[in-house]
Amino acid sequence: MATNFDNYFKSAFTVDNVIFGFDEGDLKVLLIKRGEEPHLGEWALPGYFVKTDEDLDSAAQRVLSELTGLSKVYLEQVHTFGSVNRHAFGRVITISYFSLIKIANYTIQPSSIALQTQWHTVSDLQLHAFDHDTILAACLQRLKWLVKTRPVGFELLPPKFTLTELQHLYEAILRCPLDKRNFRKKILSMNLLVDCGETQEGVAHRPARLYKFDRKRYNRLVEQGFNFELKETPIKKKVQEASL
Amino acid sequence: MATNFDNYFKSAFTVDNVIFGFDEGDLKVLLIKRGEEPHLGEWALPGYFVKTDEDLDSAAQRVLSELTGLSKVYLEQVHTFGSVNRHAFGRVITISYFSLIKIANYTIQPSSIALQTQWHTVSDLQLHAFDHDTILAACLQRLKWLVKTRPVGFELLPPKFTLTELQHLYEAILRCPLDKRNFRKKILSMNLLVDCGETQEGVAHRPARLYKFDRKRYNRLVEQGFNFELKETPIKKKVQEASL
DNA sequence: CAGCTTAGTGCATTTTTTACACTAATTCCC
DNA sequence: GGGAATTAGTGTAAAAAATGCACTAAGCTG
Repeated sequence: MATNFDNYFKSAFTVDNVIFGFDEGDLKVLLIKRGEEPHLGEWALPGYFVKTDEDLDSAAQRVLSELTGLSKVYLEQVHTFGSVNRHAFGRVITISYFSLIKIANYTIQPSSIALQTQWHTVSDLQLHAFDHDTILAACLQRLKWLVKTRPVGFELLPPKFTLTELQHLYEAILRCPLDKRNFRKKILSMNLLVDCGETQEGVAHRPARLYKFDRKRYNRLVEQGFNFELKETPIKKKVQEASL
Repeated sequence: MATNFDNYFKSAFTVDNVIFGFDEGDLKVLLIKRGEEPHLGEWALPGYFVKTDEDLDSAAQRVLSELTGLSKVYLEQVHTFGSVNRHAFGRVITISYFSLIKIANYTIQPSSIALQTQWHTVSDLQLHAFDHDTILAACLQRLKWLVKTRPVGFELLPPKFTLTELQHLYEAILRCPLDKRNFRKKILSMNLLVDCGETQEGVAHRPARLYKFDRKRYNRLVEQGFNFELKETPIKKKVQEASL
């Protein structure tokens, strides 16, 4: 093995953020139009180089804030990608982070490096910059798992939401239809939702009740060993009787 | 933001491998005694610098092989650690990998950089080199999750094993006692084990049946949507009636 | 052959999951 | 103002899974 370590200190790393939002029944991801080579002008994940004197988590925060104007967002590391030739400028590995935010709560402000910042519907989205397609796929998978394991769905919805909205959110992420009655029964039986005593307004049909997520109660339950768990139980299609 | 990228290309990255084994009822991890600064002479995870022209996954394989003699081991990325001051030589982030192997199948051969290579019992183990303690903890958590989600327990046992051995393995990883009858019922109902038609030899009591894991069957089931799932259901202690 | 040690087994009860279809409340349009 | 359109909201029975629990079986040892 090498005895001179200098050769190893010629690499760089970046962070790439996959920020998910939910709007109009669709799962969205926040992208920037790159204002810098490589991949100038292409849509890409908001990411940039990590400075040599900053921690990875802080870098992810800073980069996100500088590129999109989003700050104080909870970011979670997902995976590190490091194919030799993934970056044109040299050896650059990237650490991916992901987050869930309420689109309506934030105003997006592109920086100089981001020519534009925009929410894109996830389904059928194709990213051509770097290996961002792979990164997005990894984060989607993480999201799918997280949503079944932790009550994070609420992060994507406004503070007050209807049960149908919540169900649509789960269906969009898990990509399978759920049974209305069973979904409600299960969610409500967890006692994590509080009825606001209000109803929807401005809809052309029977207005639905509004609920909010009771985070305090959730934290208390977790202390007692509670485990949020939601199975992926798509509605079964009736099997046609084979007539032989 | 910077316009000169050179400043970013002054970092290095390493891989650190957390190799788990199981022996004498204990979960073990493979450590090396370091033969190089920093942390010369201390027990640490087998890890080293990634070359600038090799992929992360290959690097993990190579480093593991060079340090311990283990080759062709399935490695899975876990998490990347990058605190600014975690390495004395400069900015070095590390990508951690983990693996499960059958101790008996491999001979461990320390290389020049590893003064010694040895299996250490995980419980109560403390690592002082770098942030290896944190890395080990992260991998232990991943293991705990994996063992409930995928039939990976078998990777740690010899090809033929008894149900009691399997149960002890789960108990060691999950750190909770399991009910014998229910454990057997559940595992056997998955139809992933094949009765070898043989029994233990050389034990001073009724010999147990030997089973082996049927990987082909598992793969076939997975294709059909089968999901290995094992809950953490410790035996409940009877609640003493409160006499007021 | 008696005693030790671990293997191996069944059932009844409770809990959870599943499948499924109608009535209720509001707006919109005529 | 009444009927049509639209989505909200609700219960039950049957099936499946999880739980709790204690005795007999088989081989070894001295």
